[in-house]
Amino acid sequence: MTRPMRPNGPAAHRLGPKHLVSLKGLMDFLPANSRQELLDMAMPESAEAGTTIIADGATVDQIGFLCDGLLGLIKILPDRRRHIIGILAPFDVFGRIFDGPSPVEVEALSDVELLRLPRDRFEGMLQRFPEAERLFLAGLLKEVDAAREWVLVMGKAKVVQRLAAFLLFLGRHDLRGVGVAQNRSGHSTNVKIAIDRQTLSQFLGARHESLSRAFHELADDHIIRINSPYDVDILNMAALVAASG
Amino acid sequence: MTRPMRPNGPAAHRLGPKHLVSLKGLMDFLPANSRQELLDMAMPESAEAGTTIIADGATVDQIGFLCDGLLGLIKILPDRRRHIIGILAPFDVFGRIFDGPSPVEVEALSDVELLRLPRDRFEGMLQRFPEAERLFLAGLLKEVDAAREWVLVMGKAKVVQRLAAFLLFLGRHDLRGVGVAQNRSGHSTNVKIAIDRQTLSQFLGARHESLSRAFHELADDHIIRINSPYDVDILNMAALVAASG
DNA sequence: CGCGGCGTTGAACACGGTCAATTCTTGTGG
DNA sequence: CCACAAGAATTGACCGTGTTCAACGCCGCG
Repeated sequence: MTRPMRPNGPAAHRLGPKHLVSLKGLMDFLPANSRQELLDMAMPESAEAGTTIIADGATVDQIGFLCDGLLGLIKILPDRRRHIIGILAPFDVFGRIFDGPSPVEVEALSDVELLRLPRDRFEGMLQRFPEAERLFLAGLLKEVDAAREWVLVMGKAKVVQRLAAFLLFLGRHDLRGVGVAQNRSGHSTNVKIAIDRQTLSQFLGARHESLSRAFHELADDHIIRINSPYDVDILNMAALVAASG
Repeated sequence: MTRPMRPNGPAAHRLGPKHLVSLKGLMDFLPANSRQELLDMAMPESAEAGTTIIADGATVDQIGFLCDGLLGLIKILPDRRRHIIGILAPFDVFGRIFDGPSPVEVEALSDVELLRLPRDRFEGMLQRFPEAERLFLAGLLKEVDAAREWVLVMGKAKVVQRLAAFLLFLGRHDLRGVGVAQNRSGHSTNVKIAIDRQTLSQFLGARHESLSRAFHELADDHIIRINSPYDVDILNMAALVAASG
């Protein structure tokens, strides 16, 4: 939605390694000629943080694969206020399949890389290869579970618990542009947070002041080290798990 | 899981009207002979409140249709504590399709009526009739949305807001055995709550004492009238919406 | 230099969790 | 039918936590 589409060329030239990884699971279930068809219909796209990928209520004729970065699912309330209700990490899939307009807005929380596939051609391909469709369905079920997981997290009493759960989420999904973490020296782990405190606080259901205190509470306990508001080291993974409840 | 299966007979004799309603949408996409096949494989079942329908981590070879009552999705935490993370209303579908063991426990929150279908035969039927499968997928997407909706609700700061949102949920889904509400005289609306405060409180992420206070706070503001802990009138729908945030 | 965002910190207060006591309901046995 | 017991809902008091309001420091930018 931000940058012009690059012209179609041989897939190998248009798609980077991250793009290919996001399609790999699917391709394993396709015969060689269909794999090529899949690669040819894939349209790579980059967007910078803050970009709206799918507007609220828009009807989309594309299926998206998130290859790098973080996407936020934003619910627009009747009174215009916005609230984050979910986060997508590589290599999640987004966009309505077999269905109507999107009930949520999809927005880039960090710089992102994604692939878009024409919905009708993609659906047709799924119907021709039941194995691929099963895989796709499994992804959908994973989404349901992820959403329910957040219900659990949001039900937690204290802000520190929710924050700890969030940091662990970042750790689990090796988030490149957003927050990953290599086990550097020893067992400390670096996490980069691509969204500002204000935005994060509304996602975690707390004021940004409370969130700030929660960050520093973890820091005081030597569970994390705050290098900058957007850059944190996890010093004690076990303690962080404990802190998440 | 509670009562012995009734012997298979002609479907029309085994299935009540509620059962048929829950299958109706599906049958519209099936030819006559397949409709009969669907009806024949459906096993009706009753369970009373508190019954475990699907145990945590169990692998199930059946797909369930909820025909009447309320089911709760319960996450068992490592430390044995239980937390409700979702509620199913008629005519939701439950059970893992195309996938492994259930990550949540399904439990009857009220007396329920349901139908179970053998998973393999049901999946086979879906694959033969893509139209039916699309419908089924749409249901799955609805589940994702519902789960995300609860993220929004749980994110609310105050207990009153969550309670108001819950009462509105009951109002929206015409829940027969659980809580419906006819516009009786004027614009007052009756809601029957099938679960005790204790259970409801863990679903809303609060103690039952806080929940009690929230109920009576709404009553003091003349937004609801409490006839009994399980029977409430909504007096001022607009105010209830406002109270939900 | 001054302004505006953003993060942090402080203080006062409201809300909800906790513990405890009381009432209401329900079901059981006399 | 009443007495009693057990469980649920309610109410009150106390206190920890988070929100709210306010001030301050830290940048980046005009």
